[in-house]
Amino acid sequence: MPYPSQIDRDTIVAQALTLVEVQGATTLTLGKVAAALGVKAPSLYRYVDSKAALIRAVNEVTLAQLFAELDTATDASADPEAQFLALALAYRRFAHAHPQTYVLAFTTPDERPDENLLVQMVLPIQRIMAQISGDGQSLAALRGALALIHGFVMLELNRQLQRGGDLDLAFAQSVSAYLAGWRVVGSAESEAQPMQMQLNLPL
Amino acid sequence: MPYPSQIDRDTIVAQALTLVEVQGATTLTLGKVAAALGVKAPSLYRYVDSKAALIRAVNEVTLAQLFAELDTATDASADPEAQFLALALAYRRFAHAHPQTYVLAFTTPDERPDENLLVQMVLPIQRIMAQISGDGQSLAALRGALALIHGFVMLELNRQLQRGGDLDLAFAQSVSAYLAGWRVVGSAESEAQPMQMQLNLPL
DNA sequence: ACCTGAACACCGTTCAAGT
DNA sequence: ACCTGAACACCGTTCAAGT
Repeated sequence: MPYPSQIDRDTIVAQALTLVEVQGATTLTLGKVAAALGVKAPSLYRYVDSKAALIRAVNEVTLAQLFAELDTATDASADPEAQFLALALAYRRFAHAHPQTYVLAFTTPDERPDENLLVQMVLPIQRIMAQISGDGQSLAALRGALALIHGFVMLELNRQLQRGGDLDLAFAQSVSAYLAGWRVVGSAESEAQPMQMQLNLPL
Repeated sequence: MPYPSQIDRDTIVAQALTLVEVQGATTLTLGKVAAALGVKAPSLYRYVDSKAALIRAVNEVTLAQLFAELDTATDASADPEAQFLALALAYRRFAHAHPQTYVLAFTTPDERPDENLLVQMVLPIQRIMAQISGDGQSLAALRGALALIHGFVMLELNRQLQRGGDLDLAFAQSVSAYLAGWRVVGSAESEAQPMQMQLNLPL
């Protein structure tokens, strides 16, 4: 009667993530995940509530990986603007390395990870931005910065930037131009604004 | 024997677009489209090759509507930077008004409209950008600008900008900062660069 | 000429039955 | 305790059959 457990939740999630990365998210099937683990589809329901919950778990892993790489990317530089550019480059590198899971994590609104997870991931990024734009503008400036970075890689991954040209250069130039624009706007204000860090939510 | 045609391709596409906007793209079904037109699912195959082709047609309509609104948005202003900001605001307004079809049009890489269609839509936008960044930088500056705008609305529509604050202001400030950054960079160069407009592809 | 019923392969999901 | 076969509802798609 003892039936040794052949699978566990983490293995299922990892296998699903691999399948998404290799074959794409649209063709992901519980049958494929199960087969890759030597089991049948209904067996997965002991460990995951639904396909949607499985995808949500995959997205949590993806975002944890992304933000882990962002954290290490800023170590090399001291100047906040150089730090943010390094972060942007690492962000784009991650998206290029994991195009399927990246897009999946940011385009399935209902299967997004828990917000509390996101909170702490974005904190260090906003601290860097605060040094560029001033504390008072740091949230707005951060939102635009992530919009620029996210939007750029999304356009790339959806093959909407098809006209040759140096995309690496365009990306770096655009991020630099954006930061320069906030630096000008924020410099006068950063003296007057008192320190106020109420960073409760991710974005 | 004569069987009067009850449906046509344009009606099918329009009905599909309406259903996507009202019920979301994930729940779109050929059965629903057919039922809304008083017909059965197999009948649609006389007018569309597949569900994928139907979605592609929907996306073409969405993009045509979007760019039509962008064109009229720039008429009010004369200053290129004011024109571009007006364009950005109109872009975001469209995305808010048509969240489902907007996201669908930009996240289904395989069912994207024909590239030739996109070519002519982006031309007027790049002309405005060229007046800000200079001709030599206009493509890179345009890419970053659309990345910023597209990324911002995508984050909004996927509910990833949840921490209150004035999103209207953050958007306008971010776009203005971005344009200011390119203006500084581009101003020295715009004198030296000769006019060279080889705008063959959309982005 | 145009539409439909029936059928097929394939999903996610449930549950009684196996071990 | 853990897995599976069978079943259900629901897809997209095809095609012979209806009108």
